[in-house]
Amino acid sequence: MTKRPRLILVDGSSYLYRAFHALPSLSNSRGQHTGAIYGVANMLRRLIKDYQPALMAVVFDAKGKTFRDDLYAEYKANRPPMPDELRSQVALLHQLVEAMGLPVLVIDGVEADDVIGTLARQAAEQGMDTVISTGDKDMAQLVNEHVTLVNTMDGTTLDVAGVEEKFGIPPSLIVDYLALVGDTSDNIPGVPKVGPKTAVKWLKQYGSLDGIIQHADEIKGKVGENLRASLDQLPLSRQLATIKCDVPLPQGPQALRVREPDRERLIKLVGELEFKSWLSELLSGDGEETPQDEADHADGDYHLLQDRQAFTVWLQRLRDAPLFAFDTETTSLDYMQARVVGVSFAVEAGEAAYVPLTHDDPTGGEQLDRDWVLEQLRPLLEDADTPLLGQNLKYDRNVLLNHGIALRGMAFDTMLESYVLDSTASRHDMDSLALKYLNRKTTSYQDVAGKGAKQIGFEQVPIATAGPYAAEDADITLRLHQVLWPKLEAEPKLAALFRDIEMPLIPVLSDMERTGVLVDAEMLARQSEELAARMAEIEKEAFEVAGEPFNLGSPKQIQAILFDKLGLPVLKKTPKGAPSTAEEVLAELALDYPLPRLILDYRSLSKLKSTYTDKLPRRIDPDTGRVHTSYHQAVASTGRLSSSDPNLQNIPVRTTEGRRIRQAFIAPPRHKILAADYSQIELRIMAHLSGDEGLLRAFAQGEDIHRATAAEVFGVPLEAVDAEQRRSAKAINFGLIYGMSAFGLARQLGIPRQAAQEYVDLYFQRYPGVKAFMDRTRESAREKGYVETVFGRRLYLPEINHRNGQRRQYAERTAINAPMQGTAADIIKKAMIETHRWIGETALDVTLIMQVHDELVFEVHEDQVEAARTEIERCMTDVAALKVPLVVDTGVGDNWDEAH
DNA sequence: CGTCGGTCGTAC
DNA sequence: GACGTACGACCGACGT
Repeated sequence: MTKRPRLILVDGSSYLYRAFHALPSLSNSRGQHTGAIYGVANMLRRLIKDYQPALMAVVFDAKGKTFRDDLYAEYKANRPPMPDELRSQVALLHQLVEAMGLPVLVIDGVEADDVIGTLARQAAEQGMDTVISTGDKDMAQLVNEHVTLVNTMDGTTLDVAGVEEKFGIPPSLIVDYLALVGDTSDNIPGVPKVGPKTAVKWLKQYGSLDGIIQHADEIKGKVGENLRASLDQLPLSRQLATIKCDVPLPQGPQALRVREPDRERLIKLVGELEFKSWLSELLSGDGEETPQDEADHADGDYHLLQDRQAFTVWLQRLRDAPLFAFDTETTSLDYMQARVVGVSFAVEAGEAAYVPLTHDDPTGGEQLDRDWVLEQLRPLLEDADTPLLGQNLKYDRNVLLNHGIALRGMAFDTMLESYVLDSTASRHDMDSLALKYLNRKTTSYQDVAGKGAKQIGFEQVPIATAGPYAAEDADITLRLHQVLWPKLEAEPKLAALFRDIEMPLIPVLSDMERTGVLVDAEMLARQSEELAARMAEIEKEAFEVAGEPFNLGSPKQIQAILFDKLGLPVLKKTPKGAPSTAEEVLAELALDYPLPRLILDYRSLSKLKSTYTDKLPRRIDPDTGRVHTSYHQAVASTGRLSSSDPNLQNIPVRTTEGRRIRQAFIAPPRHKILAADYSQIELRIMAHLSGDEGLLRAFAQGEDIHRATAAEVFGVPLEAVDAEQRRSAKAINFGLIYGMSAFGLARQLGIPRQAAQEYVDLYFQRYPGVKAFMDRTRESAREKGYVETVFGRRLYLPEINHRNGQRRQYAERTAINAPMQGTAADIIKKAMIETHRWIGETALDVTLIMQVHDELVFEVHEDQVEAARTEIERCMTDVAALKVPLVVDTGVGDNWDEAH
């Protein structure tokens, strides 16, 4: 895979205007406007970081007339003269760009567009690729196999396919398109009433502008008349819109070499402009890297392995390497369906290889036999002592298991490295990590495979495209690891969490996902029908009460009926100010009016039907007859897992109705479902963390904790606590875990705020250790900027000192909640690893099939239930030694509901 | 015909 | 506004 040299051409003028309008008010202390300079300079710095180009030029329009003014007196007549605030910045910007070591091109009598067009053409002739950085979509006409556009302001790129996707026509027709549509800022007239859609329609129909002109008589209506009236000026419009690619230039692309920055001059200029962060970077010397020749490392050295010899050489390199990055490309994102299409590796940063295996690409050359390659790799992949590195290895493990290969030496997963380092980062996918830690914009999966309806399987991606993409994935994974692992090692507790919990959890989750859970589709189908019938009844009744039909599933229409038409009181508003129709509001209204009750009943049935009884059966895998969820290990900021596709962590349990769904989660023949959940785990952790004596004692004595709390708060003996008091105490306990306020408790219990405040005060009086713990936690969060779990998992709280009270209080609640929720997550993860290890050793027929935050669900042979129960409880209670005992409740049944 | 924000509801 | 963490359904506005 040889890389063509690359030239970067920057449309300085287009960015100049954009930056000026985006940052009009920025100026330094001497009153010099600097916004446009700032914007353009930042854009250039990003470009250099992203591409590390050897050849680059920043092109600006020159003053004075151009050939287009001679062609057409009205050209750009609509454009106001350059504002003084901008004019004053131009010369300074040119100096700054020069000092950065970038060639500046300003050619008299030639617009920047034409300079860029000409250079791009020359570069292509000399075998180079060109990237044009511009904010101007007219440039799309220049795109071809060797020329792409990038808008560095928003990071979007346009290649030939991109132009066709965006405009609906190939680059060669862009000029015709512009002539038809016109351009008000350049004062190119266009055809009145013809916009993008009409232009594209005509171009598709007649092939070109000339074709349209020839068939102008056929077009009906007002637009047809407009077209015929414009016939005379269309060729001129076309000429104005055409970027010239043959203007005389003093130098060719080869002369546009990026130089070392003139540090001294740069520091002086940046200092005068008062760009403080850039200046401090310059002075500390660890700023942007100096541009380098591409051959050095810019994009890396990526190989395609398409014959046995080349593959064997790499195989040996993998054997010899202390660690290698590994990645699979597959036919599907659904791990149960996916088959391997190719594999890639990286041994050292900047060098990687892709082995295409099953691409549908007749022109892509030979491909090695998939099974042969996998057999060659098997000894490495299945060897527990050959350390492996990847990004989201659970997926690779799942897919390889489809081919009978069980990944063993999974040592580092960059996704989990990132998650353990900072769980609050919004995403831990490779593209985000590359941008964050390597300052690198990578080719995304969407870039090669498209998205939405146009998405294709990776086997349809041409090998020539797939190769660089897949090799880059392995390369980036390795580079990310080289950045992330030292950061982790520097924090021993985080490194231990990563090594002892997160990495070992991967095969556990992978096994659970692939095992799946048996779901009784017929039972759910019967429930669906029943629900539908009951919903229809309720609907009929609701229409009668309302006096008209309406959509019971639309909060907006419910608002209209309840509050506008029937005039019911508005008890609460949504954050956007509309009257709320939330459950609690309707429940309140239902006491006085009939319709809210009907809506509530309808809603709960509709929720059950659409989310569960209708959707779950469709998730049954035809091959296994079971439902396979995905567990996400790097999503929840507290350390919890999440589940999706389908989400098995929110299957109803609260109501009788909802529990019927759980009855459809069944055990296979001769087996039972065993559910084991930690009793009050978060409150136990609160007792442990706070060390509060009262709380510790209550748990040590095995008391019903809500009852014990009620006895304390209401000052009655344990035996005298009534149901109402226990309910209140339970609400207090939950509220504490969530960092609730007195207001929240009042709302929850439906009591006055003062009464709730009294409860809270009393609670803290009775459990002073809890109060101290909460104060301590908030204080520590303020000082350190993060909180942590018993096992050292960290959660950053950047807003803990925020000026905005609401934001700060939100962070404070998270600070209280996260150590408890997070410690519980750590504990159950350890329990999962432990039970999975035990299952691997035991002769008993037991399988771990689900995790729901504080509960593990197993399938157990019916004859071995008691033996399994004992061991499972032991595994779960022994994983942590807190100041209070961990208690596990287990239940057994033919289905998940019975097992509770 | 997709995307996306708003609202609601399920779990722990 | 006021209780933490998730996923996802539906609606309806919006853009293609």
